[in-house]
Amino acid sequence: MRIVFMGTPDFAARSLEKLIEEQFEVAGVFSQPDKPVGRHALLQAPPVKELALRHGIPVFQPEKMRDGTALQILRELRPDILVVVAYGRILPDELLAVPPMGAINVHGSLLPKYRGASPIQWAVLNGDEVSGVSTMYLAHDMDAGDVIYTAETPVGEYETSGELYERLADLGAELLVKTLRDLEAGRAPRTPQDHSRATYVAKLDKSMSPIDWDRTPRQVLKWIYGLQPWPVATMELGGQTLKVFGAEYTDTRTDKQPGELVSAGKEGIEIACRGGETLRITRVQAPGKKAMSAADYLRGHPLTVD
RNA sequence: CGCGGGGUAGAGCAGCUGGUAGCUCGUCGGGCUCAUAACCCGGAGGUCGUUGGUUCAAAUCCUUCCCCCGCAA
Repeated sequence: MRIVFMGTPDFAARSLEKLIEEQFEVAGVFSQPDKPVGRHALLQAPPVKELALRHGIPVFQPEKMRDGTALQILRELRPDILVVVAYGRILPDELLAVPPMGAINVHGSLLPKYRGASPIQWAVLNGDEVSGVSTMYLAHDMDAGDVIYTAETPVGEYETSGELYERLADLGAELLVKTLRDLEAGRAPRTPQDHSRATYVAKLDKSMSPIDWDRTPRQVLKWIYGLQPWPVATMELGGQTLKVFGAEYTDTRTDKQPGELVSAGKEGIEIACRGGETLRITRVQAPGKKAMSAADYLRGHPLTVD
């Protein structure tokens, strides 16, 4: 079974790595063009490209998907099946039509929930207790194709999006292997999604960072962990904007308004939330500084509680 | 050369209109206390990231390089 793999970030690289480990025949890899990354805007190859090159797999990085170049390359690779994982591009139907066995995809949610760009992060942000991955056929509409398999995993109460992302990358890679095996053996199921239950999520952005304290402690905590590693939740304290990396629950009650400082000490910084409950901030990062415990921060930035 | 912030005791910070360094926490010793993460007294601990320079004198001014962080991508 000749496979052409399309993917870009680390999440996709896990799947590709698994395919290579499991001796699948990967005839070629598509990845997004190298982009300037880092403080000096150095060009950096996407993880999938690096991995493919290390294994001597031909890599293609077409700038456009619709000018015919990609189509020609794909045809010449004569894939039996196309595997797309976090490629970051919408594929034209004519590309999807090339491989006889079709095109499949690994998605970081339990479809039809969380179609779109950042399913993993939203599972955390929304406080879901269960997340997972799905394999499906690519269809014209985004993430709307028939589902092949799903795999669930519980979301840790204090798990960050980044941590869940890592776990789902592995889970997705395993599910992909199972999917391909069963597809090859002709025993893979194919279940249409219940489109009426579909939800869509957009990319995260920095406008989401400022914490809204007028919510329950759990909602705030999930917001803090869901926004890691990016764009990271922020709060105003002592005249500067702090990134917030850690929080924990308290059994404190207060009559202060949401967002007001309740206490500050070696345990952390307690802030009032909705309904008189509070949340304790345990890890922060000041501008130009590294992330540090709230206790460390307070040593250099004494706070007085009203 | 994409823009900017920062590197000072174990930790977090101040000092940076030049004159050999200070605060909080921690740590060590002693005291107080039924007790304590509380309080009191005392001590140890820093070649102020690196290189060269200006100066009678530099953590403080200029220069080289290294490292950390944020933004932008």
